[in-house]
Amino acid sequence: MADTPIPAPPEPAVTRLSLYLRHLEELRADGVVTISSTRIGSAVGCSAAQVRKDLGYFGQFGRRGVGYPVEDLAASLRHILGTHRLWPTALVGVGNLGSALLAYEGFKRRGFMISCAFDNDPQKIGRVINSVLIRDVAEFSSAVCERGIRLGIIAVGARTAQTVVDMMIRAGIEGILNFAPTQVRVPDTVVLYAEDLAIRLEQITYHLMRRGAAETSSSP
Amino acid sequence: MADTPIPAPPEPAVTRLSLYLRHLEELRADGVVTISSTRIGSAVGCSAAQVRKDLGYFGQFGRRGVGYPVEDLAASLRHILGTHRLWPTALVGVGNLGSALLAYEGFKRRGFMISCAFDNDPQKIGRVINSVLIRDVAEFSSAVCERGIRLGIIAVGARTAQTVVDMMIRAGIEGILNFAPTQVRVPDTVVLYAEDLAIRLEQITYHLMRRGAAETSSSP
DNA sequence: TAGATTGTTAATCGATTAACAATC
DNA sequence: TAGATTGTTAATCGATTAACAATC
Repeated sequence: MADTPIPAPPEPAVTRLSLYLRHLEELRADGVVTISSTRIGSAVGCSAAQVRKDLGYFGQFGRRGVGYPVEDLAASLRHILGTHRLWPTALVGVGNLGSALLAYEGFKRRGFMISCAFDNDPQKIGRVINSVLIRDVAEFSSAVCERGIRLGIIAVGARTAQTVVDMMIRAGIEGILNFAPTQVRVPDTVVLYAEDLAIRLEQITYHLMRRGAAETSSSP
Repeated sequence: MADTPIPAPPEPAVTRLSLYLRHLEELRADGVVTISSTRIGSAVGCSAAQVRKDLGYFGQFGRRGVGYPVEDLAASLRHILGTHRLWPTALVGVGNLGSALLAYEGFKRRGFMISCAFDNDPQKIGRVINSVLIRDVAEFSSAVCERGIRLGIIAVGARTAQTVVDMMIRAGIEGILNFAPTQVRVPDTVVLYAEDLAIRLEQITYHLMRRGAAETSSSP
């Protein structure tokens, strides 16, 4: 104890850190050297105060009266988020979505590389997508341990998702991104995020319903 | 004025509504007739109080001492979220991710159907994926208007995303789900959600970094 | 009736915003 | 110096949790 120098950052701040980084990388590509919190905020859709507060949880990165150095701040954020190094990642489930994730260029550009893929369909095992061999899911544990892989992506159906999660945890996977449309359970030693594509669309239709209703009720 | 019967539901509550609905659909498939807020909460990972509060924003769906009727509550949530009917949706960008979304079964099961797909690559135009014809993006506006499509999904690269958004808005699209890894701008008449797959992985690595650090600092 | 469980209010907690001194 | 902009504290706002009366 005796050192509580910085309060723990709220979860939403961490998400915004990623947005800041993405914007800083665009700025760097455009040759921008220095940027203000106001500009960052307006680019990612939040206030300047929010940007400064969020960065403040992690240190001091700017100069008063000047702004933030684009290159250095990007490097700092990469270190905070852990993406200054490349993370080899294991994918389970090579259906439509899995294949797309395997071929997705966006991961590599941000420090992730799917270096192992698994399925239980004999038709798929042995094939190569994007120069990654699809292995039998029975080999998961050995393949993952050999390579020191810590991240797993799940792109199987809802039915088998929990089984895959359990397998991943037994193999020592520490972080899981679940695309299966079901809630899975992990011990709190494991970091789990879920992404249900249909649910995201539902958020949108909810708001469309509300707007339609509001317009109707205010017009007569 | 004179009727402010129910306070506006917080955004996070709407997201949880989708999770409740997903769980209710699983329960219904298992033949469960009645469910308590406690059970729903533990299934989706929140408190029973949270479940009741969230539902309370939209009405009264349960019976004291008894619980919630699975079938009826599911129907109510579908109406609130707007997914009691099928939403035809337009997809722009039929690369890896776009093709996967086109073939993704999960959408249909929850009330969404990609009924039009567009690309600007002559190699792709004219092909059929999952019985959906890939059209020239130049036909976007007419095709979308004819069908009364209100939802759009963007699966193009970061460079062209804003152009596609602008085109969608001119064509009358009201809700957009953006998979391109860049921030786009929409007028506030349009509902926009963004999904950056790499950013989701970054959230995970952030927590792995923190945990690693915490363990190290508490052990010596 | 007794036990269970909702609906709802009040209390707590946490995140965002506003403001401003420090400083380039 | 004057104008700009950060870092940080205090004030506000909003969401979650706890508690409990109503009621099945």
